[in-house]
This record gives sequence, C-alpha cells and structure tokens, in this order.
Amino acid sequence: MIDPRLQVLRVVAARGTVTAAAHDLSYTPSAVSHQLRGLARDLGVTLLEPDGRGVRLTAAARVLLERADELYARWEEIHAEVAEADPEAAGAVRLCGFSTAAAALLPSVAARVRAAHPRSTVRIIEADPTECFELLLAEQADLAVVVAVPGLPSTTDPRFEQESVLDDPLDLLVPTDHPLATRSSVLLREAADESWILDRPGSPFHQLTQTACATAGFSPFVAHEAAEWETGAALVDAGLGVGLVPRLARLPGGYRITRVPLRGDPTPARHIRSSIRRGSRRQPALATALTALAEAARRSSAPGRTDWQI
Amino acid sequence: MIDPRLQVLRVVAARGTVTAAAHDLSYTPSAVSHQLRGLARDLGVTLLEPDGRGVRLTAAARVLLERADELYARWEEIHAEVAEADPEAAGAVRLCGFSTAAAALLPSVAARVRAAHPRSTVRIIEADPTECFELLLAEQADLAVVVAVPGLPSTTDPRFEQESVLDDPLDLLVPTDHPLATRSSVLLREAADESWILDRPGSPFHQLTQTACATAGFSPFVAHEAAEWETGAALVDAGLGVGLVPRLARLPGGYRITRVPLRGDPTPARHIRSSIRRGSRRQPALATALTALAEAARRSSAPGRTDWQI
DNA sequence: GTTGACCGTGCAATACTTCTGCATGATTGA
DNA sequence: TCAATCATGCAGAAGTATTGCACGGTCAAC
Repeated sequence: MIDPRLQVLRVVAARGTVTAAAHDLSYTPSAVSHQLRGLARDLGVTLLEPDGRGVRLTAAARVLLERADELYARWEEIHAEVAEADPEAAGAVRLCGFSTAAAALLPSVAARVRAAHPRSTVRIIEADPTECFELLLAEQADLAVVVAVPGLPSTTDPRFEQESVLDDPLDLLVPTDHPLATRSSVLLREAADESWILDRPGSPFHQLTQTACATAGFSPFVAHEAAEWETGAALVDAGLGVGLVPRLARLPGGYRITRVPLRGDPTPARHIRSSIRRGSRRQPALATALTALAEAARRSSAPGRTDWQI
Repeated sequence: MIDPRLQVLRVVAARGTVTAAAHDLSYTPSAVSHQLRGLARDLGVTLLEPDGRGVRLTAAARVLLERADELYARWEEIHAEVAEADPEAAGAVRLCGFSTAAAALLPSVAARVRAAHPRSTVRIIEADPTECFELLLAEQADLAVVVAVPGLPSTTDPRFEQESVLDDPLDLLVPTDHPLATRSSVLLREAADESWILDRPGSPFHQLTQTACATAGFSPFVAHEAAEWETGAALVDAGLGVGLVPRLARLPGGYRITRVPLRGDPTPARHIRSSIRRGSRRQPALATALTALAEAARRSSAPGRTDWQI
C-alpha cells in the first residue's frame, strides 16, 4: 500500500550496500539501484551518495526512513479500522513462529481464530525468529511468535508492537540412568562438567544454551551437534552427553531419557514474545489471535502440568 | 507513494459508477473494476457491492476513504521534511491557476522561487479551478491559485490546505462614450438594464458575473458571449454591451473602453485563494512560493495603483 | 605500484504486471 | 418487451520492472 521502494531503501540502510540488500530481497543489485534512483527522482532529493566502493545514505534518506515507520503504523491502523467496518471481512491471518511455537502454541491459536471468524483463512509458517520479522515487514505474515535472541529488533522498534507471551523454562535432558535423573530439580552448573549436545552453531537455541551456561558460570564442552530435538534425544539416550530442552518442546517417546527441571535465579528459560506490525492490533482476526495466544501460553505454563515428561 | 488505487476508489465514490470514474481517469471501466477488485483482495474486505446496475461503496470502503486523507497528509509532511533535510533538493514546484492568475500572479512567484532555490525547477500550468484540484490530487501540481466558485472542495476539505490570497474587485467595462464612463465608481445595479457581454456559460467567470448580478438584485440580459477578455473588450468597444472584468485582468490596448470601479456592500469581487495538498506546506520551495504569492497579491491590490485602466 | 576483489551503475533483452477491446449477464426505464 | 446502461470476465496488447552483463571506480594486500 505504501510504496515498496521504501522497504528497499530500508534494507539498503540496514545492510550498508546495494549488493547485500539486493541479495536479501532476492533482487539483482541493478534492480535495487534502479528502484532507488526512481524513488529519489520522484522525491526530488538525493538519497544515496557514493562512499568508497559502497553507498552512504544522505540525511534526507535517514529522515525518510525514520518517518516512514510512522506512516506504516498509520496504514496498519487504517487497515484494521477498515476490517472492523466490514463484518464479512475475510481477515486472513498468517502466523509465523519458530518450530516449537509452531507446534505447541500456534495450532490452538489457529483453531480459535477459525472458530471466531468462520470466513477467515489462517496460515501457519514455520520460520526462524529473524526470518519472522522479515515476513512481518514484507506483509507475508501478520503475527510472529519468536524467541528472544540477540540481534532481533528491539522491543521499542517503532515498526513493531511486541509483548511478552511466556517464559519457557529449560529442562536438563539426561539419560534415565544418569545420577541427576532422579532429582526433582537441578542447578545448571551441576552439569558443568558433562559432555554437551547442542543445536547447530548459529541457530537460536545454540545461542540460548550458550548464554544460559555462561550465566551459570561455565562454558559447555560441546561433544555433538544436533539440529532436531529427536536427534538430540537419541544422542542423550545413547549416553553421549546431556542437553537442554525447553519445556514446550515435545520429545518423541521410546527413548530412555529424563527431563530434570532447572532451578536458579533467574530460572534458566527462554523468553517467548509476540510481534505484530505496529498499528495492526485492531485487526479483528488478529486481535482474536493475540488473545488466543495469551491463553495458549497460560495453559502451557500452568503449574501442575504433568505431560511434559514425554 | 500511497497506493494509487485509493485514488481510483475515491473517484468511483465521487462519481457513483465505475464507468463514469473510468472516464474521468482516462481508463476503461474494465481496468477500474479490476483495480478495485485487486485492492479489495489485498485488504481482505469487500469494497463495492452491486446496487442496481451500478455499484455502492460498502461501509469499509467509506472508512477507508475517510482515513486515507490523513495518510496522504502525513505523507506530504514527510515529503516536506525529507526535502528540508536535503539542502540540494531539486524542489520542483508546479504552479497551476486560472488564466488571470497565471498571467498576473504566477510569473513573479515563479521568479521568486527560482531566485531562492537555484536548483529548483518551476512550472506553470494554466487550468480551470476544478481542473486545478484534480492536478493537485494527481500530484501533477503542487500549488493551485483558484477563484472561489461553487462546486470546489470546501475550505475544510481534509485533503487540502487553502488560504485566502486576494479579493480581486470587479470593474464595469463600458465604451468610453458611455454615460457611466466618467463616473469614478458605480453600483452594479446601475447597469441592470444594459446589454451584457458574458463569458461562455459554464465557465467560472460566467458564473461569477451571474452571481454578482443576482446579489445586486437583477438578472443580466446576455446579448453576447465572449471567451477571451480581448473579445469582450472588442465587443464593448463596438457598443454591443457592457461587461465585468476583474481588476487583475489586463485588457489589450487600442480599444475605446473604460473601466469603472464598482462599489457596493460587499464590493463586487472575486475571491482568489490558494490551495496545496495538506501537509505539503513545509516543502521549502513551496513555502517560498506561498510567501511570494502573498506578496504578489499584496502588490496587486495595493491602493494607488494606476495601471489598471489599460 | 600493481593486481585482484568488490561495488554501483548503465544498457539491451526479457519477464511480468496492467490495460484495452469485446462479449456476457444483469438491471432499469420506456 | 425492448433498448439502454452498467459491471465484469477473458484474451491479447501495451507498458513497466527485472535480469544479465559490461564498465568504471575504490580498496586492500602483496
């Protein structure tokens, strides 16, 4: 609705070079260059200046980007009001989230939205946190459920409205015959000397585990890398090490493994938060989704839950 | 910058039918229909409903249009701020106005803008008041100077910022040997029984003359119709009738005609006002143009001016 | 200093989106 | 009942954006 070339300019600003931005946007550098040239011509200002072998944004371009956020938010509000005014609004809601959220939280949200808005279409997209924000900005998703990891847009970013959904506590995953397996809870540093099974480097959960261990005062010895929970479970079952799993993650059955809740101050946990484009909150179907998400989170973290051992 | 389909929707709303809107926009009805269908799809709402053999805007569409004005104004503000941030901004200013304004006011405005912003390009477009507003909306003009005639957008229209520029008093144009020619001023109704030379019906000045005469309590006998001041002057010179000319209008020399200032309460005059897209006031070159326009108006209406007899 | 890698831009060919022209179905008023 | 008017869908045409490639410029390492 708003000129998409602004988005291109923003990516150039974020990445620093036309070529990198083009790569991110799946365009050629030539197309990006051409688009920004046209935008600058339409605006009657210079947006980019040569700077070494790259480009530098002019003051005008920075002003443009800064104020554009407000324009986007305003448009989202209008869009929401328009949807409110149409009782028959199709109200397509596209939810995106990282794998655990996609599996544990989003299905019930989708069901709730479908029930409340029979004519709406709901779509779930599984994606990394970073990717989720890109999907939001590209208007390919309307609600993102992400794990807080370094490098994400700040909670005060004017482009988004973010709120806390749930603190998902971490459990230590050990073989059933491990000394710690019988404990009702452990401190993370009690496992400091174990061999560790982590996610692949660069993945959100790898980073999260490293951070948790660092907070607990040690650096884990990484014996193996597993991309999927199932693989990790199998490795722990085989006695090759221990790992961390978030409470929300369901593990496949059939392994001789045990989850031991972690304690500590703070309790090791991953912080899950929701994000929408600023201004879109009033969108009826999206409002339902947010409510449903909060409730799903409440159910998930309710005390007395006994099904997380699986 | 904002999705141009909103503009299409607005014209459909104004004209009532897709076909009429298409005609106004120089499109085919098919294209308009297709565009609005796409807009509705992107928004997830119904915008048009069949109504008889035409269409009716839904509540959602009306909300959309109402709020869109604000979005446009916001964008203009941003555009202005961006231009302010670029000292080298090209700052193209396109001025439009009806013939008299184009001749009497706009050249000095253009000169002033060019002097203040050497890199800017100024362009003057002569157009009817109605057309001027269309040019503004289509972003083909940035400042319009129009005569207040019925049917124009109201001064509170959220799409524009309008301000009074000048009250251009009307003079009675008579042959030099006419009994009223020696008077220093006359009341309009003193010419009630004359034969009148008016502009073509439908033109702004025709309407203005009719309104002035109606206010003075009579309905003029229209003997001839002249589209150009020059023609009118020739007809008056030939003794075929009298007419009204605004003070600002320059008449060609060589005719034996006399202008007699009108008095009355209020003094018959045409109200000239400026109009810009709401939010664009801060655009540097445009701000200069507005200042220059006000000054040109002040000069034009300064008492003691002696050059208007021509 | 020179070489090689990298970057942004311009140009012609191409892929895509949008518009047109016409046919169809529906509605209104004579 | 008939003719006029209107919105819409579809296939082809017009226009716009994108690609692929070549060029000139900049930086860093040797």
